Amino acid sequence: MRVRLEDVARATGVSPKTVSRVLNEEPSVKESTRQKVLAAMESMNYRPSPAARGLAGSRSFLVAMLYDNNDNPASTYLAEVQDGVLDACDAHRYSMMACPLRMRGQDFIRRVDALVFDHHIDGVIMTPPLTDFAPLLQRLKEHGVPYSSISPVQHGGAIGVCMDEQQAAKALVTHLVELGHRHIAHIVGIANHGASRWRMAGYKDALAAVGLPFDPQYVVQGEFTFGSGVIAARELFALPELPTAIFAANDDMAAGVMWAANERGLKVPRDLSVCGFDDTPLATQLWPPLTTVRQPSREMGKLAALQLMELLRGRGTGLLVQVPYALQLRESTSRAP
Amino acid sequence: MRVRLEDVARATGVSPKTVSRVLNEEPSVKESTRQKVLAAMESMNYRPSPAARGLAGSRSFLVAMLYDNNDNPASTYLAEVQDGVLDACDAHRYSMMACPLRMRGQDFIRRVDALVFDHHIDGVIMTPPLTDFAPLLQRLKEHGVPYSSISPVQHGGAIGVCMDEQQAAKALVTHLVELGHRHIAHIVGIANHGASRWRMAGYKDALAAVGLPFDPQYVVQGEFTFGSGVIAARELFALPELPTAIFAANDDMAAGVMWAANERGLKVPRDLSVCGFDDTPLATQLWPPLTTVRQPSREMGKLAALQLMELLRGRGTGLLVQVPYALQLRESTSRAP
DNA sequence: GACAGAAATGACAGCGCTGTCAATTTGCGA
DNA sequence: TCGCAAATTGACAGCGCTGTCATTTCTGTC
Repeated sequence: MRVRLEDVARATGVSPKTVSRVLNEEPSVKESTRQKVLAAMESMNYRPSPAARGLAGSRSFLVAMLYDNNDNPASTYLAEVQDGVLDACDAHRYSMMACPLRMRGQDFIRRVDALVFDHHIDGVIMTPPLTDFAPLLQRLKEHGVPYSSISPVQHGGAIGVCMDEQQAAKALVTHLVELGHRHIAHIVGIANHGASRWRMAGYKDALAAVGLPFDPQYVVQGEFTFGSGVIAARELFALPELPTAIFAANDDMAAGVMWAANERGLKVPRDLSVCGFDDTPLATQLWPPLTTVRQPSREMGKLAALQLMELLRGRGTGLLVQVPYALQLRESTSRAP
Repeated sequence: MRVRLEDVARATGVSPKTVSRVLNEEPSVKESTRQKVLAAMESMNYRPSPAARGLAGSRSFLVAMLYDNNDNPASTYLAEVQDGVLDACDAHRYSMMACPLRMRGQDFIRRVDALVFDHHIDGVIMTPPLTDFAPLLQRLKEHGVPYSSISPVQHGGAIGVCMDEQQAAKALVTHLVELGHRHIAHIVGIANHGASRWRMAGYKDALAAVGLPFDPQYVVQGEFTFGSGVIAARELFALPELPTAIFAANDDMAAGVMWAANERGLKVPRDLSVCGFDDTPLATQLWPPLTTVRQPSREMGKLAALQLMELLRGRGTGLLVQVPYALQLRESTSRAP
């Protein structure tokens, strides 16, 4: 019924172990032998059994994507990252297990142990804020499970993928400055996300670069959600001197700002310029379309997974790749009134 | 290092096979024995190896979630469904593999075969439009792999979960009628989705119920995407007699309608009432908030997975559960002008 | 109390692969 | 041509569990 490694061996006239060697790309197989075996595998349509490989060997060809969907309101982001990871898995004959984690409580320990022990996971791909969740990283290290991070805060030694968000945020805010805005507010994201820190830093950089003062009352805390954007905007609208532009740390909050502006009777961009970050589908679905920064989530997922797989295959030690950002200037920003 | 089944057996003083029986909830194990074994498993923190179980036995405790992310623009929907499926997996100690499929080409055959042969998948959970993709269903049947469907078109014999979308759409449009609207347009979704059919049918039902004529020019084809909503709305706005209300087959398209209304200078809901379907996060992020129908995606994912697992465990034959819908009346609809 | 039949348990092989280590072949210099 | 190390290959056990079938232990019955 099923074509087994042994069948391929018999057909080729070599021992099963040699076929195994070819399968696992081990060195010290004569090139001519390798070719014969590969041909047989191909023609017999041989597919190794992951279960058997996992049981007998040390590798499972399974990677896990860990994410915290409680602290990650933008499900679009996670979905895109996941698709990217799956792209990479596909290319390298790995399988992926999606594993939502709750950072609060000890749940994550149990989950991670389950992944490692039960499934013999070969490696892990993580999204923020898990990328810098010390207890998790420690556990993974204890288990000796390699991991690849997407936008980790700590760049030192991490492998995965990142973007220069600080520079991007600076560029975005600089754009506002160039439009003549002098009272630019910022809505910060969830504290434990590196994204919040970088985007805020970029905001400050941009102000400093042109000698504009940093005014704490123009900086409001948000939570990356639409609702928190609304609340933050209302807060800003209650100030004696309204900002003429608001830079929200992500698109969802920017959407909230635009909502609150509507509520308040402010016309975007005539009375208020608004910009976000991420360039989620939402950005082009708002009226007016949102000025933001494009972050190639799917690509980043794919790259992070590829880095991990290079490492698992023993090729190289894994890198922290940087992907380029791109400003998306749309109609939600205009000259200061 | 690792606690094995044999260890539990030794500790309990029974044979490995008996422990295996307890693990698999097989009948004909004396209750007292079962208790002893369970206690030992618990205290020793025994975790069976999925790889070994998969290799030796016929089950893998793996289910696959199949989806078509090309034809499913609303990634939020998929993400929620997936979370629901994972909830169920968690509860029943199953693992899930996410498996995006492209319906075009023969890709899906290869993927499905890979799942079945390589991973010994126990069952499959599908989202539209895969739920009614004949070649896929046939292949699954050939392999003898049970599947559970979310919102399948063909109810006969299917197991999974559905919602009375036709009734929901009818209720929604009836609401518009009650607000005094007489020129109600409908933007249809992608043809091969049951959702498109049902929502359209409900629209017709509502009109018929109050004796309003069905006017084909008020029915425009869309693709479930924001962009297609914009285009469809522009088409409607070009008619000699503008509709006073538009029912888009999903929220994304409704957002497109509102975008086009803005573009055209129409004020929602004063000049135009708009409603959608699904109650995605987007619905409350638009201005004004969108009247729509809530579809409990996560819950549906969970229920579909649970049905599958009941079936896999040999309890019952699986049902097609119906979940209730709920109208979400918000500010995007108001009395006809 | 003996016996058939059901209930409960166990022995054992083997799922399809890989790790270990031993055996064989090859290459190359003396 | 011979000897030795390196390159290549193979034998074999076993990963942790379950299927099959045999065996033992209960039941209830007459």
